[in-house]
This record gives sequence, C-alpha cells and structure tokens, in this order.
Amino acid sequence: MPELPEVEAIRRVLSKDTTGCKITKVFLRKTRMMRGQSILFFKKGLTNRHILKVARRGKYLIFRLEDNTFLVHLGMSGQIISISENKITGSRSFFLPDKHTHLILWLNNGKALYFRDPRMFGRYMLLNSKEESILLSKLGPEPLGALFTPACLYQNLQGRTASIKALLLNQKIVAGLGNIYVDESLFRAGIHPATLGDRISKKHTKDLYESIKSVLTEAVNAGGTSISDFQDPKQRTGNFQHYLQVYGRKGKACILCGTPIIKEVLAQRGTHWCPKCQKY
DNA sequence: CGTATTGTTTTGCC
DNA sequence: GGGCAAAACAATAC
Repeated sequence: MPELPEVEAIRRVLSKDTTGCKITKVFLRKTRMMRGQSILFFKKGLTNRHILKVARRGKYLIFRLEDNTFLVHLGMSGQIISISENKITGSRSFFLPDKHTHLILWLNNGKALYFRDPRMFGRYMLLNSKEESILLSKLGPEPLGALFTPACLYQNLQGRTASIKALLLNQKIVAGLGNIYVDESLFRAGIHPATLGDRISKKHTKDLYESIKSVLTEAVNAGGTSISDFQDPKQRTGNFQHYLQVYGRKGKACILCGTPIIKEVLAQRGTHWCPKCQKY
C-alpha cells in the first residue's frame, strides 16, 4: 500500500497534529517489527521524548526526537491511526486496539497513535543519528527533490540489464516508487516495462523523469491512492485511485488508443501496460 | 482448495 | 563484490 504519496499524506497529518507533543506511554503488543531491538530499549528510547519533527525519506516515516530517531517503514499493509482511546473508527468498524495493532504511542495532547499492520511486513527502528544516516544514505534520490535529475536517472540506468520495471522498484535508483506508481510512470512515458534499463535512450529517460515527477506530484496532491485499504491517520482515503491510467485496469481500454490494457507478472509483480502505447 | 496482494531482504547463481 | 532473479517473510481476500 504505502508508496511515497501515501507516506507523505500520513506525514502531513502527523506533522500538523503531533509536532511538539510528548510521548507519555508506549504499549508494544508485538515485537516482530523491531529488528531485534528489545522492548526495554524501545520503551526507554521513546517514553517522555518529544516529537520535534515528522519527516519522510522515500517510503520511510521519520520521527525526530530529542536524541534519537524513530524510523517507521509501513511495508505492504502498515497504517497509523490517530485517535482517542477505544473509539469505534469511522470508515471501518473495528475497535482499537484490534489484533493487528502492534504498537501504541500515547501523546500528551490526549491522542494515541495506533500502529496497525495486518501483514507485518512493516519495520520500526529506534536509531541514533549515525545509524539513521547510514540507513537513509542507502536510498537513491528523492524523486521530488533537486538531486533527482534526468542526467542522474540516465546514469543510474547505464549498464543495467534488469527491466526498467525492476529498476524503478529498486529504492537505490530512486526512492519512493512502488508497484502502482512505477506502472503509471512507465505508461505516461510510453516505455514498455520490460525494456532493459541500459536500452532506454536519453530522450526516453527525460520523458520517464518527467512522468515520475508528474505522477507523484499529482498523487501527493490527491492525498495518495486508496485501492484496498489506505487511509491517513484521520481515516480519510486518498483520491488518486480515480486517476490511475493502467494500474488495476486490466482488459479495459487504454485511455489513449483504446487497446485493452495488459497485466502480466514482471519483476515478480503484477504489471500493467498498454501494448500499443508502450514500446521497447 | 488455489491465487493474488500496494515491499524489502536474503539467498544463490553468474 | 555486484547485479540479477527468485524465494522468503505473513495475513487476508476472493
């Protein structure tokens, strides 16, 4: 679920609602996502710290505290819900905490953050600044930042014999794209997802660069894509699912030429494209 | 029952 | 050691 636009939607809500708040209590119900860090370490490192800033890098959500950083990756199905205790949630009717709520942070503004993750692919890490920068430096450039340029993308594709689909899913090449936005970006750029990275011309790389930026910008402005279960901490859904041009449109007419959209597994992921508009 | 699912890391091969 | 592809991770929905 959460790719860059969804994580950004979550970040914006949390930045507004939790910046400056103190974490007063920590309830850890499942420890699997903590990368071996102990419960005691977690509780000590979070309790009575203030949330100084809520940032984002790629798909990572970053809570800067006084002397450490709480780093969250939501994986496939992670979500953060901001709510008062034991209220029935609005859009779906489950009680919190439910069996998928693995972490709760109580704040001094009367709210609690419920970290849910049914599939448990998410990760929580409490890191010092050095550990944080080592981890985040492994990521490629922010696609909406100044360091991401057509030249940078082109350089990163040279000598690469994997498909462009696989390469765009690789967070070292550019950080924040997932399956949905890779398919959408490739459609807008008119590039077939199976094209080898090395075989993409400078001109097509520029097109791809522009497509990635426009897709992500529009998706951020739409509050993300709610295909199955994405919701922000206030349980609002995004709107970008209404603007998807290939993802989830298998067999439907291409918006440009009317040809049925193809869906096949590529790079181990369901991959959508128009066989006429997207060439090798 | 089998298939599919929005992500990353590990494994093994070249 | 790097790049690549497949497997693994876990739970739910259809």
